[in-house]
This record gives sequence, C-alpha cells and structure tokens, in this order.
Amino acid sequence: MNLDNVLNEKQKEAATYLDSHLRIIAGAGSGKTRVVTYRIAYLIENIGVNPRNILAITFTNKAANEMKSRVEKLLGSEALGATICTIHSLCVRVLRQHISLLGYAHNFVIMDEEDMKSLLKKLYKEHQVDMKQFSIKSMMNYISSYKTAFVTPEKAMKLAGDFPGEKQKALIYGAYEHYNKEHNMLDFDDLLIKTLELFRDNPQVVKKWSRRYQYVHVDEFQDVGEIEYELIHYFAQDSTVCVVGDPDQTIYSFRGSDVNYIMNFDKDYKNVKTIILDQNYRSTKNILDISNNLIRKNKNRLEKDLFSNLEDGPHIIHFSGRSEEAEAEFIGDEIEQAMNKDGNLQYSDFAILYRANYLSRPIEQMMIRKKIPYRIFGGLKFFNRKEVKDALSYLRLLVNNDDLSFERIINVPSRGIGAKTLEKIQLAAINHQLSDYETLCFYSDEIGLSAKVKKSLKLFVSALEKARVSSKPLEDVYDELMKDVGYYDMLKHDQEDSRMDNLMELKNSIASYVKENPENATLESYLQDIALYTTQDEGTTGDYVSMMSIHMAKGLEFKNVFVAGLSENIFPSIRSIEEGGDDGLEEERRLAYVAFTRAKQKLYLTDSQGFSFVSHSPKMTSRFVDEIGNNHVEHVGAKNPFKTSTYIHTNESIEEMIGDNHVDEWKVGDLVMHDTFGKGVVVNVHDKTLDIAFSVPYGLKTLMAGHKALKRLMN
DNA sequence: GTGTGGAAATTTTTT
DNA sequence: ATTTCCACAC
Repeated sequence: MNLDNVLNEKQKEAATYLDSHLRIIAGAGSGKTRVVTYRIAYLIENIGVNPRNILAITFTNKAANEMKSRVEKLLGSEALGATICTIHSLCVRVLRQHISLLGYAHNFVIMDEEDMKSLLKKLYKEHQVDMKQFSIKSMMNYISSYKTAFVTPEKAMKLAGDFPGEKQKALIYGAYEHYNKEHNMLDFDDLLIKTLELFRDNPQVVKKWSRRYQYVHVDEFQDVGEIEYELIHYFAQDSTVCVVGDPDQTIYSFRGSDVNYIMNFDKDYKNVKTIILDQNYRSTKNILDISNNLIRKNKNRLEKDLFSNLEDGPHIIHFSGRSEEAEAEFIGDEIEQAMNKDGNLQYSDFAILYRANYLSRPIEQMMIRKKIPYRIFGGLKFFNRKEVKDALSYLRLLVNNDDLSFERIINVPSRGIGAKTLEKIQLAAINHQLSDYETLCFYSDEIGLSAKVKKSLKLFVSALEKARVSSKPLEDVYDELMKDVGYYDMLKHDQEDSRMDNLMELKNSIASYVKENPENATLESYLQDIALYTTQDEGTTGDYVSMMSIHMAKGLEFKNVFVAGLSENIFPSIRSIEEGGDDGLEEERRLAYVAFTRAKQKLYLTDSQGFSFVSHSPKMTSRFVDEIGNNHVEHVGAKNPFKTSTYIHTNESIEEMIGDNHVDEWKVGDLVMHDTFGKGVVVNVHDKTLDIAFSVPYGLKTLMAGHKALKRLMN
C-alpha cells in the first residue's frame, strides 16, 4: 500500500511510526480517523502484522462501525480479524471467558438504564424511600459516581455520617449492589470495573490478553477516565500503543473522562513520540474561523489554532425563529431550497445536531410534514422500544429466571395478574429463596391463587418451558414463545402494526446473529451482545437527513450542518453550569466547537424565542452565537427582543454587571436587576412604567421606570 | 382485585 | 412519546 497520495507528510509519519509509543494530537477535521485506519491497514499489509494482534478502541458504537467499515474498504475481509470495538464490548469479551473467577456465572445479564431504573424503583418501595426525596435519576448518578470512584456501599455509609438522607442513599446503593450480584447481573459500569478487578487479581488473564494485542490504538483518548485508562494499561502491557485525541473535544467529563490522561501520556508510558495534526481538511475557512473564535474563549486550554487551505466558503447563517415550529420550518425550507438549487446535493449531505435528544421533536414533526426523509440516531433506540424490551424480557426470563423481567411481563399481555397477586408470588419467592419464576413453577399451589389466575399462569409457564426445551433455531424459539404467550394477539387486537414490525425486526436480528455465529449462538450470548448495541445501524444505506445529538456526531462530518436549539440555558445547558461552574461552561463550549466543526461547507445556527420550561424564563439566543464573532456571520429571521448579545455571565459579580443607574430611555430587551425580584428582561415599554419578565416565582411585573430598586445591567 | 381511559407530568450528553 | 396516577366500571 502506497500512502503518498492519500496522506500528507505528518499524517503519513503518524500512520507508519512504529519505533515507540505514539501520541497524536489531532484537531477537528485533521484526518484523525483516516490516520488510524491507514495505520491499521499499513500494519497488516506493509508490515505483515496478523489482524488478530491489532486492537482499536473507540468511544461509541457509531465510531466503531465507522472505523470497521473504513478499514474493510481498504483491505477487504482480511481486516475482519482485527478487534475494533468500544471498551465496553471489549470487556464483555473478556468477562464472557473469565467471569467465573469473580464468582459470577457465564450467563450473566447486562442491565441497561431502563433495568437500572426499574430495579431502583423496586428497591425504593422495599426500603420505603420516597421518590420525591431523591429522584431515580439522581440515585443513578450517585451510584455510578461512587462505583466508578471505587467507593463501596460500606464506605459510602461511613461517608454519610449522621445525615439520614445520605445514609438512606448508601443503603439503597448497597441493596442495589447486593441484588445485582445475587442475580448475576452487571450494569454498564460493572463491565469495566469487574474486568479491572479480574485483571488486578489474575496476572495470567492479563498475560493472555496483552500478548494477543501487540498493537493497541485508542481513538478519542481525551475522553478516557481513570478506569478506562487503567484497563488500557493492562491490555497494552506488551504492545505498541497509539493514542489519538483532541483536548478541545473533551465532551464526556460527566462520565469521568479527564483530559489530563492525554496531556500526561508521555509521563506514564516511556518513549512517547508526539505528532500534532493541525491542518484541517474538512471545513471552509469561515467555519474554521468562527470555531477558533469560540474555542479561544476557553481559558483552561492548550493554544492550538487550526488552519485550512480550503476556500472561504459561504457565510455562517444564524436564524432566530419566533417559535420552535418556526425554527424547524426554517431548517426544512433551507434543505428544500438547497436541494432544488443543486441537483447533485443529496439528503445525506445534511445533518441536524442538537444538545439533547428531546429537542428533535418539533424538527421531526416538520420533516414528516414536509416529507423530507430523515433518520434520528440515538434517543428512541430500537432495543429500548417498549415492545422490544418486553420481548427481550421474555428471553431473559428463559436465560436467567430474572425477577425484573418477570415483573415486567407477568401481566403483559394481561393475564389477570395485578399488584396483589404479584405480591403473593414475591412473598413466596422470598420464603423459598427462589426466583419469582421458579416459585411459580414449583409452588404454585401454595401461593393461594384463585383457580382462574392459576389456570392462566399455567399457560404462561408451559409456553416458557416449551421454549426452554425447544431444539429449533433461536429465532423460531422466540417467534413461537411470543405467539404462545399471546403477545402477538395482543398487538393484533390493538392494531399496533408498527410494534408488530419491530418484533419481526427483532426476529430478524436474532436470525442474523445465529448466521454470524453458527458455532456458539446461544440466547445468553445474543442478549449480552445486544445489550451494548444501541444504534440502529442495520441497513443505514439510503438518502436521508441525519438527526442526532452532538455527542453522537463526534467524528462525523457533513456538507451542511444545522445546529438547532441554540438558546441560553439549553445550550449551554443550565445544568452543566450549575453542576460544573466555569468548567461546566467550558465543556459546553467544547461541545459547541465539536458541533460547528462537523460542517464542511455550510453551517447554520438556529434558535427560537418563546418561554422555556427548562429555565422558567424567556428564551434568549445562546452566548455561543456571540462568541463566534461577527465576521462571516449573517443574522436572519425574527429579531429576538431578548437581545442576542445579552446573557448573564456566571463568573461576574452583580456589581460588575450593574450599569447606568439613572436611565431615562428603556428599550424592549434591556436586562435589569431588581432588588427584590432579581434578574429580568423588559418586554414592554409604556409611558412611565415597564413590563418586566422575572424568573419564577415572580413572573411578569409592571414597575415604575425610574424606581431606585431597578437597575439596568450592562450589555 | 383487576381493567380501562383520560389527564398530567416528564426529557442532558453514552455505554 | 411514554409513563404515572387516579377515578370508576366490572
């Protein structure tokens, strides 16, 4: 393979350097993935490395698939022997082989977020914890952050001291861990933590894996956290390591990622060569300019400006709509117009990115109305669909006699089992020290059920037992089970055709899994595999507009990019600022930087006016729209009465913000500070009075314009 | 005890 | 869009 025509000098050096460990600091659009894929191809084709000995770790499934298909394009099926996956699925591979060393059974079940939620709900009830006291969400955060910091429930209890609330949280945490261990279940954090435990205590296992992987690559290295870092260290013990990352694109701090691991990489690994790629091949000069302007606002940062030899390109368009619908309408109109003007343009040249998945709703409605083909990535994932989760619960019940699954589907479809009957079964299960399902199988006579209930449960059990002993192909076992338990009939009766389609798609998924793994396809290995499979990548070929969160868009590029929902408090997210202060804000800014640098040709920034129920205040254009500067930017659409250039800094004191105290002329949009009501925005100017919108609980007030309690804030 | 229909509430980001 | 809660019917 000759790399001369496909890579520049620096890229080529990065792809072929093998004398020591390698750190590549690569800016957005500098050909990062390109370098890694060519490096893998070079190792296999020019050096003669066995693909089996190559490992590439990515951060998301989407990135793994992208890299896999690119390597395959270069080398054909020869490349398939290389391990290219997320760190989570790598850990699943390890655990599948060795988890018995930790006292788990090989048929462990992986819990996703839904499962975690329903388990916590159950534990809340058991321990009589009020959901309003601490939300399930916050509990999930608590558990995950303690777990990943290696704080055991016992330690958490000590840390709680005499605070009853904290003690209760620690108690739930302990119950959660106990339950999982008891029931052979692992959550996402466990996948990494248990693998780490395994490695720490079993050098022979480490040897096995580190010998296999002689060339280790880690993409998005700026996003690794302590646990990932340590795991990589084990995997890479006997290998040449190549890490790639961009400190300006650190966007997973909420998950424990720490940019210092890439900064200090040369201190932990001896003999590290560093190559910096700062030429951007993706975006026009204008796009790069405004992105550089933005990221320069971050104080905690290594100076690094990207340059491009591409043309200036069109202006960046900022559109402000009167409503979310108007914002969506603008996006749709622009796509239609561009498509009409340029016959070579395809829908797949467009992407719509947003800060949070829920922001896709109004845009999706517009796309449907305008009949523009689109695809939403993330958010409503296939395997998270209600009916798919139900079906998987039936399968999990077969594999693991799993109580959570049992409770989920015991009355779906309805079998006349309500809360009371379930309680009876659970009580008997505790007495017999068995799972709910086993109790039902062996002791159905003791539970005290009515004849009618008993009969319908007998049907349920016999359907499952028939599936258990069936020797048919897995997809048929699934199909018959769903038919026998009456799930299909229920959907038919309710005329839920699209749900039925999803269940058929699931059957497809099982069938193709069996085809791909003819030797060892079991129900449990299938379930473990799909637990990590979150994107619906099957058959993604086609012409459609991509819609996804910015986090999902990392590493991708599109000709035309819309970044929607650019409202203060939404993006930057109020939560990030509240939780992380200035660091949180800087991470939001990096996220905006990632979003803007996805665009090759044309970048649109959109926001909308109205009232935000997230921040309980009128929506204002995001500060990020100001921070990109005014060169090459065109503002169109409705003029936002809540001026685009005013936002409330987090790092300035009130005194700094107070401006002229003796103002005669007020304008709609002026920001004010009131001694009692706090910050507000002028929405109407009358002769002597002003209508001012304050944040909750005060709301709209009419006040004397010249009153001393009222001060205008400086812009 | 269980089923049902309608109103109300809820949404950061990923594995 | 889905879940949760509640009142009321069977």
